[in-house]
Amino acid sequence: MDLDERKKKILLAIIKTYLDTGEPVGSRTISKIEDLNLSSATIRNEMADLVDMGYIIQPHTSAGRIPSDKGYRFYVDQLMAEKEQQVEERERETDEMRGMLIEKADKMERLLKQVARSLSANTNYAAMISAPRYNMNRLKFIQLSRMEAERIVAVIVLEGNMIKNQIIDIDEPIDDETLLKLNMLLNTTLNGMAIEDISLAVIAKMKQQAGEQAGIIAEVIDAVAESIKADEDLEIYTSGANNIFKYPELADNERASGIITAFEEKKQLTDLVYETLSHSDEKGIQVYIGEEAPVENMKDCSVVTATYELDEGIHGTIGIIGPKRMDYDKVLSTIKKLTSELDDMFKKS
Amino acid sequence: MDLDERKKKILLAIIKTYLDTGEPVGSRTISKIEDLNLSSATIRNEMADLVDMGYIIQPHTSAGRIPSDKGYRFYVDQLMAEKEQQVEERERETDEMRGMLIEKADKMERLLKQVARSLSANTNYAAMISAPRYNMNRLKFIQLSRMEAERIVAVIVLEGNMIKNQIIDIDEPIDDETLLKLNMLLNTTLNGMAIEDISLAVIAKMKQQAGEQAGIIAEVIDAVAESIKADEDLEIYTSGANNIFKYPELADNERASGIITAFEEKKQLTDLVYETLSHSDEKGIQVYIGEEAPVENMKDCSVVTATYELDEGIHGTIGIIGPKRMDYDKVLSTIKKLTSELDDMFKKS
DNA sequence: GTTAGCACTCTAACGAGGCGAGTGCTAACA
DNA sequence: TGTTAGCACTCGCCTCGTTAGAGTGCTAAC
Repeated sequence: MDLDERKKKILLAIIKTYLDTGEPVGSRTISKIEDLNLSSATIRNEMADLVDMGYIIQPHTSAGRIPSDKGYRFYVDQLMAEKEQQVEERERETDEMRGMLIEKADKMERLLKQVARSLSANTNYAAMISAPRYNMNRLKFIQLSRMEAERIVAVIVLEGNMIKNQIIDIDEPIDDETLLKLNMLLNTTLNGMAIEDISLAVIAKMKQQAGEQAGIIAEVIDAVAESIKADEDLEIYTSGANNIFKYPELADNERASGIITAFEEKKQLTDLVYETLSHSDEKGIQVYIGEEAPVENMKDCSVVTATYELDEGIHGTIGIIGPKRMDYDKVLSTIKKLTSELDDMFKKS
Repeated sequence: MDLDERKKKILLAIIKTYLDTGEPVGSRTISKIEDLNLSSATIRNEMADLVDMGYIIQPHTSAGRIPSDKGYRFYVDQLMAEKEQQVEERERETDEMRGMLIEKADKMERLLKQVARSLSANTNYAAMISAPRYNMNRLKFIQLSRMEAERIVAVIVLEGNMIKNQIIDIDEPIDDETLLKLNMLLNTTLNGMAIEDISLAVIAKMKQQAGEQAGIIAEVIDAVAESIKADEDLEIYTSGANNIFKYPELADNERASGIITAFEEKKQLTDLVYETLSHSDEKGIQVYIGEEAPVENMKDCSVVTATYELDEGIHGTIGIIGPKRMDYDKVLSTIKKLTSELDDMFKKS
């Protein structure tokens, strides 16, 4: 059997109606609304076919139909294709969404939180955003300073001006000269290096070059190396998790508990971010419907993610989690708008 | 009417039974369990009195009784008094709770997260912990380093080894000598100063002392001053928010949504922390029952908080949020154990 | 002051019945 | 051959009445 033009129209009508009402939609409803004038009986026949083909489901014999994951997938693909076309006109529209314009925030953290909040408030779904991830991270600058006699603070600046600190306790006092030498050694050796390339061999070589006072220097080098290597886990900010309670199909204890846990533990969101980033070259926006989601606790949700670019090779992810019957149209626009706004903002600054 | 000895016993029996079962407790149950052998009829009479006095409530005419907020308050006060006595023996007990011993964590953040997780896992309630707050924060050390020609990174170390970074873009290149001078100026003037005391006057004086190159130096000083002043908002880590779904009286949409929001937004938790810190001199452990909680969304919960001390004047708060019928006994022990463990850990290091 | 006994109250659980939405199928129609 | 009208049927949901059980409040006796 084949998805002819009429079946497509009917399918889309069913899905749209369901998105509106949240209730199973019957044949009569469609027969009335639709521009192709058909009786409910005809619609019923077509619906039966659509059920056979797996696009829709009837919860029980005498209820209307609701979209299956496959149905949603069809709808979303359709929608994305349309968006692709419209993108140029849209871009030039004066947008009413300016309300969500992000005020200038001095700190990245605050900005990200604000974005998440804006996103959840605008869509009524749960939102998340990951701090930008440095793909090929290079070392830009290292500075050791003596804090107290036997305590050094190391400041490590990475490409993208991300800063790490490390306090190093040493066994014996270190004199200014040694400290200076150490600073030079570290900077000449490591600056511009990708973190992945800082191997044991490199570290060993540095220790060797240290010559005298090898003991204390080795101590410091090890501490610095460790600090560089330690990749902190991805910062993720969330907002509007409580929105899930607005959708009865997600608000039962078990599901809600799962989603809340995912939002609190962040572990699963981290997976989601990596998944998205690994696909980011393809398209920009990803839609996961139900089982498609790479996250266990979101099998009953739809997840929409997108990648934003802060700078060459520095990416982050924003995402929306909601019920399968989410307003995909609005979500796609919002998320598209927001990513481009983010991109602009970073490029400007 | 007066709360005589027998009434107290009965009241405590009711509350304990209710904590166990979570269901309204009837007169027969008490008459059987209790050591003071009384018939259910007598118990009923006493219960009627207790209702009049406001310690217990009957949900409807023919159900058992459940404790009121006032009843819980009585119970908790009783319990805290007992604890006070036992504290010495307890302290010496070999504790079975060693399972929750915190593994050595290199980073404060990780430690705090771990504590929160341990707390929620051990109690089956929702847990939170605030990062330590520096009451009278003093400046320990400042270091400016040149990153690029017109870009400086300032590292500011506060008492308690809390570190702040700030990247400063300047208008014209700065030479080594000026940088050195600036470093000395900042350190001699500011080291050991409480942040509250860094007034405009102090800053003005520094600018004046700068002499030549006043322009560039003023720029840097302002940036540093601003960075010092900017008090980041309290970091709060949470864990086990999903535990609330284990308690039907909290798991309905409205309540759950409220609690989840409080946990996600952190704003209300921040209030809670400040409230606790402001009382921290009194006792150590605070119990808020129902309406007593300083947080709107937790009117149906009980909240137990305690203060831990990282160092003189540096405090943080840990807290547990659960249903009113929480196992106060266990929670109090757990939280007491944990704070003292935290105190020890910090004092050691 | 305590207890036994009894009528009363209230909730939760169950099942029957009716309603309404919607289906699937058949037969007729263009 | 595709479309439609008509009709019997299914099924979830709501309401209502009934029942069982737990627990009370009160009275009268000890």
